[in-house]
Amino acid sequence: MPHWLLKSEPDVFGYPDLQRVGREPWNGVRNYQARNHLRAMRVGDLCLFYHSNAKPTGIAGIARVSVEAHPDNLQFDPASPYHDPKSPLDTPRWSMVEVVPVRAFPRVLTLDALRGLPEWAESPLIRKGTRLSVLPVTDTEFRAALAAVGLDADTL
DNA sequence: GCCAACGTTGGC
DNA sequence: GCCAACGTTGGC
Repeated sequence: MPHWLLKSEPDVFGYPDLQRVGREPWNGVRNYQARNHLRAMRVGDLCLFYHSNAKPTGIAGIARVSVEAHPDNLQFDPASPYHDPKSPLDTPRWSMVEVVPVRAFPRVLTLDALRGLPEWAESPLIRKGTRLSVLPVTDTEFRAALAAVGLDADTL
């Protein structure tokens, strides 16, 4: 099963917010590569929930895809900052999925700690300048991240 | 708040 | 199709 990493700014919407609301439309993604990842997601796929622009930055929990890609509602909303007037009505440009919370990490697995995991050495997340907000995570990376905070991927 | 890295836009 | 200008992301 593929895994993913979703970035979010906790000041806007953090993992505790996902736990509070129970499910969340992952809309507002306006980058083609990230959108293509959203479209590749399947129901049940597990996602690492990453806090960016935070203190500390890092993985705060696990989410699961509950609804697969469908048109992002905000692209047609003129009042939204994510409005895209160029998106064709019949072939919407932007997609969103829905995610639900699975498990909070017992502590945030910081970016620094991730850099220290050999399994994560090749991840784009570690590479300087990668701004992708939705990115694939290998099974090895996923398991290593969970193990680093004492969670077992097989008992979620 | 700074700024490097990167994606997008638009003139030509 | 090139590429400079611009806007955004995100770590620090």
